[in-house]
Amino acid sequence: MTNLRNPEPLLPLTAAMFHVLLALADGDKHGYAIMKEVTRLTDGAVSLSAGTLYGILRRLDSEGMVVEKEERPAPELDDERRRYYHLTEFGRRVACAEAERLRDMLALARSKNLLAKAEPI
Amino acid sequence: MTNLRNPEPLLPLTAAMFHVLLALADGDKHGYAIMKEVTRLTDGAVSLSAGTLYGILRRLDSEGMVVEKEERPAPELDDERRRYYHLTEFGRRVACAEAERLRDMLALARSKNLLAKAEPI
DNA sequence: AATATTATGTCGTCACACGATATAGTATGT
DNA sequence: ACATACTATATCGTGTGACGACATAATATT
Repeated sequence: MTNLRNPEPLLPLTAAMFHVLLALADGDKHGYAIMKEVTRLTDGAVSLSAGTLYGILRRLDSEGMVVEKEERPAPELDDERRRYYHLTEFGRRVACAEAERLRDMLALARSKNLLAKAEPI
Repeated sequence: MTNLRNPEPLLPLTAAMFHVLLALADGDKHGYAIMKEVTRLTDGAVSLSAGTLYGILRRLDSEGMVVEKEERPAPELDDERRRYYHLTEFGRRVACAEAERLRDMLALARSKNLLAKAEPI
């Protein structure tokens, strides 16, 4: 029973929000680690400011797309200041829907000759 | 001498703005025709409201991405209420840069297994 | 001991999307 | 001829979100 809620009303996601969801897609992370991951993934092209990041995390949490985890790593690996976030199943479906939207937008852009054809992967 | 200005500071574009640029990419159109084109291209998934559209057109114009055309079609085809807009060379480069950004975001989403692999085109 | 980095947070401002509302010309149907 | 729908542009208010600035403090490095 995980498919009750419809992601559509939440779309389109802002670029910043989508980057945060992407950063959480392959594992839980704390805020600062999300910042670094976004910078790394985009080769420095996108750097979320603290104001942007924590505002987004609060909203993602209130929308049920992420949850804060209570479990802490082993004490010797932990930093008690950290707050860890987890992408929910719903959050993942929202991210998927947004990715599909991006795919469709890109197809439109290609149909208008704004971009070279996609090379097969 | 057309490559002086850098599109990067204008990115990311909002979804609504990008849709307007896409609608103008293959020919000049007036506001209402842009609305219809966006609705058509997205199969009704995106419908710009008047407030959104005309606000965007004003900003695109002030940023030099579109210009209002003075030339009118033949009188028998014209509607004097219409205001026609043309995508500038700079506007096209901004749209291209945004399309490249979308392409890169999509690649990231795929690398995180949020989407099935791209099928060759 | 001093400095840089890690880590989270708030606040104010500006930009934007969007619905509501307004105005009016054009086309269609009866 | 009249009514109705559609075409066409425009503005305003509200709410949301991005972002830089600022703040605080613990941890790591030199």
